[in-house]
Amino acid sequence: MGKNLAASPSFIPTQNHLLAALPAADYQRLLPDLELVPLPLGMAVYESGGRLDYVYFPTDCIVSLLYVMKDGASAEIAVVGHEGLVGIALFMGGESTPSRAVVQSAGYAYRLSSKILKREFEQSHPLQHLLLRYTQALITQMAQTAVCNRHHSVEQQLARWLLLSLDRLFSNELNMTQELIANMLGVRREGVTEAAGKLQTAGLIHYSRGHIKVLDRPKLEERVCECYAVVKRESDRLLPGRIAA
Amino acid sequence: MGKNLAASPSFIPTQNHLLAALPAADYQRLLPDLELVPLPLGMAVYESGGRLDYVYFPTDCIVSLLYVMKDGASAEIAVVGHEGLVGIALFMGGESTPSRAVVQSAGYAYRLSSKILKREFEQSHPLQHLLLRYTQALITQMAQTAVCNRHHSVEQQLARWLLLSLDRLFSNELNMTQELIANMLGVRREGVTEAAGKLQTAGLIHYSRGHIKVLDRPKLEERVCECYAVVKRESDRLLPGRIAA
DNA sequence: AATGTTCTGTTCGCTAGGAGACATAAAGGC
DNA sequence: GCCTTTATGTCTCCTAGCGAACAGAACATT
Repeated sequence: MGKNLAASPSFIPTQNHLLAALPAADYQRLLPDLELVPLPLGMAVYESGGRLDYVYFPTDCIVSLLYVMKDGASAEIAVVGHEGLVGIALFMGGESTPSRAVVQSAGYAYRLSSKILKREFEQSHPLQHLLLRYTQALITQMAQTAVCNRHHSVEQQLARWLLLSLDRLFSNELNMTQELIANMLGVRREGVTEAAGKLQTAGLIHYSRGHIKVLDRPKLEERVCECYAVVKRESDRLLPGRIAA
Repeated sequence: MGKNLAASPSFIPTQNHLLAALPAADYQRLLPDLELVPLPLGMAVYESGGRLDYVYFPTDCIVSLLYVMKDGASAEIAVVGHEGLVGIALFMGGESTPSRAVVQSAGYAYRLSSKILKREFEQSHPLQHLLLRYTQALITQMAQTAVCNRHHSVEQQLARWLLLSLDRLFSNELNMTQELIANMLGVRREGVTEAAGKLQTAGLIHYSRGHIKVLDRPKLEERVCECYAVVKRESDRLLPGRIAA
């Protein structure tokens, strides 16, 4: 058993949808090697170009994949929660990627050593199919991010980001300063302030010092660009669990 | 043998780097099912959400993966040439994707039925590894496109696009109107005119009615944003052949 | 309560690029 | 050659978002 399980009896691996979707035999074989670890806010799960010793299956946390440029400017490429895993480069064969993975909302994840993951990926067809389908959903999210970056306003992108993030948590609130959201979206903090102000004035959200509460999700979904729906639809189609976007 | 081979004796499957990198046994097994087909300019290799009956291994053509939004605005997500294949959704398990694939530079490709590809993907580890590594390179390109869309000027993006395209052809020239480039980059045609004008004034390229010639590639590489180098480095690292970017 | 720190809100000037309207200019059909 | 089509170059106006500076407000620390 993973060593932290006793300390956190309320966590079980099946909170991660990929693990939950495994056939019983595969799941049981993986179980002894899954280790529950806390992912604190801001932690770099992996660095650009760095070695991946583990993959992480988030339960209640969110991890952002983002790319930081030479001049310090950054942009989020995709976001991963309980519907997926962090570290696809391991089974894709590249071992590393040029992007970083940063914890955006603290919580717990089950980690698995890269060695065991690779072994299981080769041996278990259900696991392999699951991970590849997840990767395709991630690809869709990245592609849509590229399109959204090109064509949509900060306000629309903020709405998309909020909805994608909330789909990965179990509430309608999240803790995140405007500064950090700006880093994720690759825009200025002031731009986020302005966009959030509009949404707040419209009564869709409530913002207060790093704490956002979505008050009217249906209206927020009306205002978001089509990118959110595209990503969600593909995720629902490709992934087990039908919860994640 | 593929039916068009006789008509085009100068084409051989190994012009595609993925096919060329296969072990002899795997290559021979695939060979009878590879069919050389022309891909004319503008052809939609597949449509958004459509069924994929074949995958395509380009030899001397370029295929753009692009996403078209409801309002008609579009953006290129990635570009595929002789280093890769079109249709990764087949072996990733999703069967379809929300993006389109459009021929950007006419030429020939070897196509393989989806049924045979899936069979071989399951049975041949070398093929599987090759395709997954290629997919990771494609992911890098998509991620970098997202970042580039966010932070860089039209001129820089045009330079990136030119270099990525030329890396996939066998010359320093390509046929493409500014209008089409604008569609790919998701910007206005006037913006491309202006950016191309600057590059032309600087003596880096020559532009004339749909025909672009790169006159000074080293200087163009100096002027491009870092995104080009990131994509190229990852492609060189991940892919066989060391030619493609 | 005093103080420093961290967030958020707001301002002003500036620029890249979008929208649209045209003006050339080269190629092609006949 | 003439005329149409297609490609490119160039204007004008306008807006979103950047850069920078700063003010206030909430929170933390002592």
